[in-house]
Amino acid sequence: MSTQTRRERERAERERAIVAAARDLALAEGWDAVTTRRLAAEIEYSQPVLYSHFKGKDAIMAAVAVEGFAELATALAAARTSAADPRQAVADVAAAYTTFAEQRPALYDAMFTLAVDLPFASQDVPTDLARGFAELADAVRPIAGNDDLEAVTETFWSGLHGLVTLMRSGRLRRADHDRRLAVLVDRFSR
Amino acid sequence: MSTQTRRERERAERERAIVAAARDLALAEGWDAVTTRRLAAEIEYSQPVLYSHFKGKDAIMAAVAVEGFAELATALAAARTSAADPRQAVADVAAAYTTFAEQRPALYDAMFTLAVDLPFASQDVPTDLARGFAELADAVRPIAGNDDLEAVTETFWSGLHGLVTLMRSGRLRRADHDRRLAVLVDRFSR
DNA sequence: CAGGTTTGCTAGCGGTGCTAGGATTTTGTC
DNA sequence: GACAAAATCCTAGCACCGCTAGCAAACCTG
Repeated sequence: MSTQTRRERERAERERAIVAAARDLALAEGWDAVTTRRLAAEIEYSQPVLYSHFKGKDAIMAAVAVEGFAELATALAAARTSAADPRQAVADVAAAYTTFAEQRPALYDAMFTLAVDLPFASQDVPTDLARGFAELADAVRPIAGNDDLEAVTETFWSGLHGLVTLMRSGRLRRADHDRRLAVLVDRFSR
Repeated sequence: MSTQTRRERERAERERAIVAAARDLALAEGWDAVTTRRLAAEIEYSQPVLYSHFKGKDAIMAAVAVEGFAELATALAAARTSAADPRQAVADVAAAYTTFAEQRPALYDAMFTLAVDLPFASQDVPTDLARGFAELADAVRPIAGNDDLEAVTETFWSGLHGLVTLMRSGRLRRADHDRRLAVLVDRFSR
């Protein structure tokens, strides 16, 4: 029993190490630099070990994304609850969202652009993902008016996502970001 | 002189064939299926021939994207000019944009999500890309109000881009697309 | 028809994600 | 404690990727 639990613990620890290595490497050099060989070297095991923990590279990226959802939800919650008034809350949450994407580009990519086969049916992801979405919805609620809250929230989210991705790929000048963000918030708030 | 021009013509034709093959293959099976080997087989030449026309695979994708910009601009122009009133024009242009993205996903990807090293400094791209952006701006102008037109247009564009990409990656339910699109147009129009 | 140039091919490099099979260690039983 | 059974992990390799060096064939020119 004792050795059994120890091995399980070690195995869980190794899995954690894999995700951490993938995350660090992606943040430092981008997802292209995250290869199974480099990952294996990083955790000081051979390549096939990775596949005893995850189905494939995509699953590892998904695991990293899951951590990201938790972080984003926390960041949004902090922005929303510390805002002076509901109107300011929308602006603050929007700013927090784009700041998160800007500061952790690799994490954001894993969450929203790259990993498609996310376990949406699992337990972890919907929890943290829903938390983030709920924060957005809570901020949007006062300005939803007669429109369906979910529709407004999803549309507002799309606006933020579009700003972030187009800016990051060089289609929008970074210098004008604040102005665009103000326009988005204003148009949804008026 | 005659043979010279004939060879140049044949070479140009082959270049056209490469772009067409890439485009067709991408539309049919996605960009992952577009490999240099398959492309070479498609045009019935060997792989290295591709590199005498384009610097690499990215450049081929960029060439496909350029065609896409022209198509998108035309589609947006048609939607805008055939609208009854300025308010309707915004809705129609928005719908035309998302329809384009939905019906030609591979083309849209090449234009706005994948190919990063687009020759923004060249002649073709800015022309058609600017045409599309100008159509968007023309539609947005009547509802820009006191805001900077460019900022509003870019933000509106971001909203459309976000809707499209999040829906395509399965993050937004396709069934609610029309409702979200209506929200976006309404919030920018009021 | 000979010479040189252009053209396009074969073959191969270093890399990717992923896996089969065997060696090695650990476990449980007598 | 010895030994069979089971779990663990590594070596080696597959099929594929984008891309390129170097040579053979076709071509144009004089």
